[in-house]
Amino acid sequence: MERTLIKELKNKVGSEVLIGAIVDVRRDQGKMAFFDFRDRTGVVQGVVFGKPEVLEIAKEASPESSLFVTGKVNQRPEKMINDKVQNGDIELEITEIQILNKAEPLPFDLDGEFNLDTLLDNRPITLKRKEERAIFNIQATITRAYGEYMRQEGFTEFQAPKLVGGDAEGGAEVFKVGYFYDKDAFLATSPQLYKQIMVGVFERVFTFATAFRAEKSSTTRHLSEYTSLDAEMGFIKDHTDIMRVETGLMRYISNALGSSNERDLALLNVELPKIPDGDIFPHMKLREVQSLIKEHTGVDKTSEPDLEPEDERWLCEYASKELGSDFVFVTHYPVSKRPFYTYEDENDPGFTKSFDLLFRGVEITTGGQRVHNVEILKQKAVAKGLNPDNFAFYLQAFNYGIPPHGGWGMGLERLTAKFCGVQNVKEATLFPRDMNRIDTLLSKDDEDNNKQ
RNA sequence: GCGGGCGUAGCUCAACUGGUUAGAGCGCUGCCCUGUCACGGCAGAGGUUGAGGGUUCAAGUCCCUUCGCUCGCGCCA
Repeated sequence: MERTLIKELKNKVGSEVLIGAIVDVRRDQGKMAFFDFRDRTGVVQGVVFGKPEVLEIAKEASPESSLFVTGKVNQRPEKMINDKVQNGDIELEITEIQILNKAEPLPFDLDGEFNLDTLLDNRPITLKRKEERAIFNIQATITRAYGEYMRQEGFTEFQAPKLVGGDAEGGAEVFKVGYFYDKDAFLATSPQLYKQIMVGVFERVFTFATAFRAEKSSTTRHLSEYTSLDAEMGFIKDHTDIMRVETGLMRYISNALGSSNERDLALLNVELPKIPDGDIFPHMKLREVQSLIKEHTGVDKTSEPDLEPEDERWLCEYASKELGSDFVFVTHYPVSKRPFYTYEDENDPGFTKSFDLLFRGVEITTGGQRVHNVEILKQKAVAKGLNPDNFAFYLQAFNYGIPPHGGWGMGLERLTAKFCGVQNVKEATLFPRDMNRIDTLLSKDDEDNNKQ
């Protein structure tokens, strides 16, 4: 018999079907047994009664086991209809169960509360949870919508290398790996230089980059390996052209979540972000933000070169309450705080045509206009203590007519975490890597040494 | 890397100022149950309180060392 998907069962009342399913719950009643089955399309109740030989197999069908189940789809008797669950008006009267792979007893209750540590160290099991499935369904929509919107806006997808010959940007902590003939290579901290090169090729490009950072950061928003949704575009007037595209993008992603993930958002008990009308989110210069903070809190940070996390949280609350937006751009960070390729604002010397996008208290994006004049670019590199000779490969693009351009990098896990209302980016990462967590560190030997 | 908090059963947590045999819920094992839907009922097993040292008549509780986790900061997406 052909397999029927659970979502189709409501159209099959009265007929015999075969489903492939996972046991969500089994409720043993002695001479009868109930199951909640799930597949990728939904859930349905199964019931065994009056069939001792089936009941015997049913008792072996532990939660999370995978099965082929044959049975007849019945309308439930009036009194047994459960309107709180999907397919609560039908049930499968089971005639045969084939256990494909029996699950051991779970080490914990999937519906219960978890410490982050337990949640992450048991990913193959805990990812099955409804909450985790909701988070990663949402993440899948974000990446899908990102690709759709960028293509629609004329961006071409490309792949940047992850193994690089040097840390071109300087500053960031890099992972060093052994390469051929005793040479060193590094894991890319960003696709930055490659996406700029690609502007010279395709004018508008985007990529889902994996970025590696060896920073010894232990926070709720850092990972050693993360996904950067990168974009870069040519022929811009200034950084506001980029902010405009990014605003449209976030609006598109939010709408996509609204139409595709209603159930997931409800399960996580979160709302879609507040987005005001207008082609660019509320935005202000760093110095304006600092004045605002001084004005409202009395704390004077007006000569600081950057916002502290506390300030970012304050600004987001302000933007949400006063400006009706869960997103807010901060522009014009000082030259000292930005990489060498960042474009200095000719009307505001010392400050750059760069921006961060803050979302619900966290920085999700850094972007800006880049220097396109090769001589200025070299000077800026030198000013940052970098040797332009090391960038000869990259500089070829600039010697050959790259247009004025800019772009952004967006942390997918941070974005997912904020859409889902989870506290730690690691919860929005399937298999997070941090200073102390990588799969091989979770081997039995290591546990024996450390956890007893 | 620095600072705070935490580490008790498989999981989530209790155990007042140090004081009998360290408890609960869920899970697990056994038995009962033909309308459950986180099914229910009865019985039971399960702990070197992360590890090592110290103070004390007495340590889960206080002190030191160490390992792990977590939150905050620096830095960042």
